[in-house]
Amino acid sequence: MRNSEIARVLRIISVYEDMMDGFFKARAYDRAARAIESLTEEAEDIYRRGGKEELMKIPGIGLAISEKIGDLIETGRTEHLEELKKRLPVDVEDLMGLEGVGPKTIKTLWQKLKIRDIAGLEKAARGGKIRELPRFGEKSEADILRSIEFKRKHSGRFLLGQALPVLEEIRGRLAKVPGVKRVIIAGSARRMRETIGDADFLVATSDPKRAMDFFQGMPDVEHVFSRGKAKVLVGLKSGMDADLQVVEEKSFGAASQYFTGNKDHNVALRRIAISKGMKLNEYGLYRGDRQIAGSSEEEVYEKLGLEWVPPEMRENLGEVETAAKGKMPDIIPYGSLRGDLQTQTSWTDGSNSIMEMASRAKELGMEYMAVTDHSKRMAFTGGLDERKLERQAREIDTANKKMRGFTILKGIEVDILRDGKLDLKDSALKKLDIVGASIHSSFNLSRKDQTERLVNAMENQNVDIIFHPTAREIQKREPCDLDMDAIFDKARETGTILEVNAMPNRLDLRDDHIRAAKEMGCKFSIDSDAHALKHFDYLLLGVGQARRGWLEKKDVINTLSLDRMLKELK
DNA sequence: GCCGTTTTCGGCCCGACTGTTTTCAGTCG
Repeated sequence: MRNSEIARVLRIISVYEDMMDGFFKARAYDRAARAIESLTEEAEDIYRRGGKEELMKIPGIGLAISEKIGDLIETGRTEHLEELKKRLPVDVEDLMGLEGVGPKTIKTLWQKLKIRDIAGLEKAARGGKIRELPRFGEKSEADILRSIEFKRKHSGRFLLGQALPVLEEIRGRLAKVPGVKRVIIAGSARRMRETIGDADFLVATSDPKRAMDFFQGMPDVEHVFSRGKAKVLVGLKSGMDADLQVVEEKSFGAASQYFTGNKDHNVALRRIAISKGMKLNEYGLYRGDRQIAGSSEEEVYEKLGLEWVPPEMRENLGEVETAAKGKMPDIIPYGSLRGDLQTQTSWTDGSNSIMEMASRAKELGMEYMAVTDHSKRMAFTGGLDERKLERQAREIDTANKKMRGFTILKGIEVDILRDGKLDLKDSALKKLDIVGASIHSSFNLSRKDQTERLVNAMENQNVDIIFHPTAREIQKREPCDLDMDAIFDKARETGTILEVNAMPNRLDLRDDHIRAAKEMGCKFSIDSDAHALKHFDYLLLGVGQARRGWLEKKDVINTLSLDRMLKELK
């Protein structure tokens, strides 16, 4: 069983414990889930190597939880959860996916109205039953319906950051199947869209049957929807649909173009082909019956008179015209970040020490990293006040002496309070190398108030970066209602950097915002917001979004050397 | 349920916000 699956089960138990007022147990399970998720090794491997004793060496995993993890690995289930499910037979995950619905609400819904899932909840809400519950009213009933509506709008899609590692693994396996010459992940995953609907694999092989047999026989496959000569469509156990398309090598480029999309981009390309007396399909670019391009994407674009368009830009949002003019921007390459300007450590809600985080960042080839733990308003994380911040500064000084060829910067993620004031004194912020400010509360202010709030923060001379500027959470919470033009304008005017936060569920700024901000002359940082060593991997997603926003290397300050990067700050 | 150089028992999870309230429970980060 994979770590993500184990963590999922632990989280469900955590919610159940919360419902039963097992408050501290809930916390323990939640912590254990996080611990498992941030492992760089599979828990199953650890267990196979040294049993539950070995699991118990992981901080946050004790006797009871290690046993349950053992059960999960051995049998795929744990008695504890089965018992809880008997007592409260509700779809916890389904309901918890709604903004504003938590453990206690779920419990009440079951006890008073026998509601098990979102479908039942929606029915009750539409029937005016929710407002009759204790501590609920018309407003909360309407809120619930709005949450359901929101979730529905995004249903059936998966976060890129969750899906990509799974898809990469499948890709790797496909590449080893005898006969397979080339294989890519196509579709929206290749375009690095923040969420993806299904997975598209494309293979060039001399033995199509073998590749298809392998694909549908993978342990990840729940059932096979259809299979033809060149295509298999399956449902994965994760709930995602996946298809495998098999083509000849001479068509691989045309097919990867065709299956990467998006649809509008492809239509635009086919129109150009027609206008030049050619025909473009998934097998190649043709003049009459003769294939004049097809084995590589590059030649397809070239023969159409276009510069090659990176997959992330293929949304028909002006890139085709730009490519036709030969004016494609040189968008930021993966792997070009030299530092990370937002990280959290065990001083607050991160899992690792300053030294551990810095060592990992260095290992990944970076030259600097800012430690930006939460400020005091984020009390549950142990957010830093002015005094604790000073203590942390001393630890950073010590750590820096131990690091070679790497610099740890003193920073903070300071809360922007409701009125636009900051959560820490200017005198404390002034001493830091880098100050990121962000919104973690009052997401629903009016556009005017919310915009003023952020503008106020940017006007502070100490605020260098606005972290996750819109505070959205993908599939859960809309971006704050902000006058983005005013924000971008103020960012440029004050020299405030805007962050592209790389967390899979944030990706904030969003691609279209990034592009708009760039056009207004803003500068950016791409940060992992890492809370654990593994989270540095998310930088890939951040760069992906930056590429979708047409950013070039020069737009992103943490592609610069430390000295030059610091000069970009206020 | 986890943890331990103040503790093997008794701490851990705090403050803001919202909607329901007339003093507070639930959610969020």
